[in-house]
Amino acid sequence: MNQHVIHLMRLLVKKLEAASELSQSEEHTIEALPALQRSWPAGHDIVREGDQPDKCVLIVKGWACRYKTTAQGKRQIVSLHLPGDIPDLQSLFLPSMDHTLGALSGVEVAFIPHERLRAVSVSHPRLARALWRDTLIDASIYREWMLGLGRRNAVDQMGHLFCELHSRLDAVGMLNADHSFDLPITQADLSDALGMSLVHVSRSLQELRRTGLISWTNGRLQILDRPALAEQSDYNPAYLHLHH
Amino acid sequence: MNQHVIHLMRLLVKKLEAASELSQSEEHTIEALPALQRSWPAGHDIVREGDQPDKCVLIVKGWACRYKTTAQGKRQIVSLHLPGDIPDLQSLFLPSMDHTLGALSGVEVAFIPHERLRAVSVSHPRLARALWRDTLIDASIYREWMLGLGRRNAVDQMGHLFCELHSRLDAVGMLNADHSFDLPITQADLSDALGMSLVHVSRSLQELRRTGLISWTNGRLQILDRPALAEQSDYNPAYLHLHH
DNA sequence: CGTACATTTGATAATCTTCAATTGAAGTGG
DNA sequence: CCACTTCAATTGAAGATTATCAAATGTACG
Repeated sequence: MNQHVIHLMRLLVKKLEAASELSQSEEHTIEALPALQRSWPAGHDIVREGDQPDKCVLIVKGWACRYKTTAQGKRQIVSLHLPGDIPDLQSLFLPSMDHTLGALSGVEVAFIPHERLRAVSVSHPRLARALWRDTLIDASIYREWMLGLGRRNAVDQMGHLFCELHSRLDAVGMLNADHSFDLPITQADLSDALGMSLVHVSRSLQELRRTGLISWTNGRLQILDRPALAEQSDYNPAYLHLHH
Repeated sequence: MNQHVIHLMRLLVKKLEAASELSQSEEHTIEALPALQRSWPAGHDIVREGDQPDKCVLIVKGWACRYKTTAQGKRQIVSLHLPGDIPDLQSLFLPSMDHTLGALSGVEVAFIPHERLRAVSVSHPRLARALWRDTLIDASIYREWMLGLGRRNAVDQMGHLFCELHSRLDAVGMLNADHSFDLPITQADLSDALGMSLVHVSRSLQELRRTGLISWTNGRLQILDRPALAEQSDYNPAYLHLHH
């Protein structure tokens, strides 16, 4: 619980405040949470399906994802997570993991013991509400992804995802000055998130580049014409439930 | 809060107890919730995207769904709901609806005021936890649906859904003696839930019938060979987080 | 400078959608 | 009881989208 750890918890405060209002004292309560740091290389699993964790993961640096696989080994990424996210908050009340949490890039995480989060959520109902809200927003994002998976064509679905990432990174102050952002994932990862083949991702990306909507080089994605991309891919950020 | 209303709330108690343990006194607290009854014809919307409801909907009779639509009017059903479900519990903490709640069959619902549920969740932390858990299980089902939408073929995805409905109805005691169940929806509804075309639903259904796995006539679905269907469609009910 | 990994390209095949028409089932009014 | 309408389900045919297979090119790094 040194200076550095407090700094880590600022990330969480910022994330929660993107969607909920917190008082000074509530902020301090979050900042006082203990955190055990650890890092993982890209491609490794942090928590596996079937595990029964006794702590939650706060992403501190890098990108993580949750995914499930079919018996035939096909993989579907169901969410993408960036610093400030607690991807497995649900493990507080659903003891057994129904999916896997994996590192997309190299990631640094901070573990927060379940018992501490449970204690906070009993003693601070408004913080409980903020955490609950966070899991509800997660679910809202799932709904939007389902709409994309089921009813959008490849290019629009991809454009929609890029718009979502832009909004979410903006909300926690992680955009570069030119509104670009680091996207340290492979096209194979993207194909698993969008439910399409790797080859089709490559071609859909080329389409977005050809029409001048985005550029993506050296792990940095830039949306070149945000209004046009949002319009084409039917993007409306209301489902992120950010308050301003 | 007459006898009849108490009976309605038993549905909710039963639903919550499928996933969480409740004490006698907690059951009574649920049963004491007020409920305003109302019914809706098939195909009508109960709560619309953008609405800011001040009450939650408890399904009492019939089938409901949540859905979203793209700008081009394509519809994706993101969840199916049966008696005992509170499909819009998230509206307690996410004021603005990001999707629509609609009636698939004729439905009867009971409205429960937000203020009462909020009061209960502050005064009874274990009930708050049960409700939170319910929204978390919702999200778990979303994840499984995403896997189906993104990575399963049409027939397997459909078989998987039928297995899920079987499990969920079983958990609240709504299966018939022969393990069949009422499925009062159209193939068009099913196509919107599975993210495929109506024609393809018709053909996939015929495939499931041809191979002797299911029958579906007069709004009653029977799984004829449950082990085989579960095996083929890679079904594992762990994601429903039911406790036994 | 070689190796591993990521991306791109081409060609072909499977899956799924769309369009259009037909059949079936259920209800309505004369 | 019978046309008539409406809605749901099925069928056929054609076409679009997306997947799969295989190979080539590009890039990063020890």
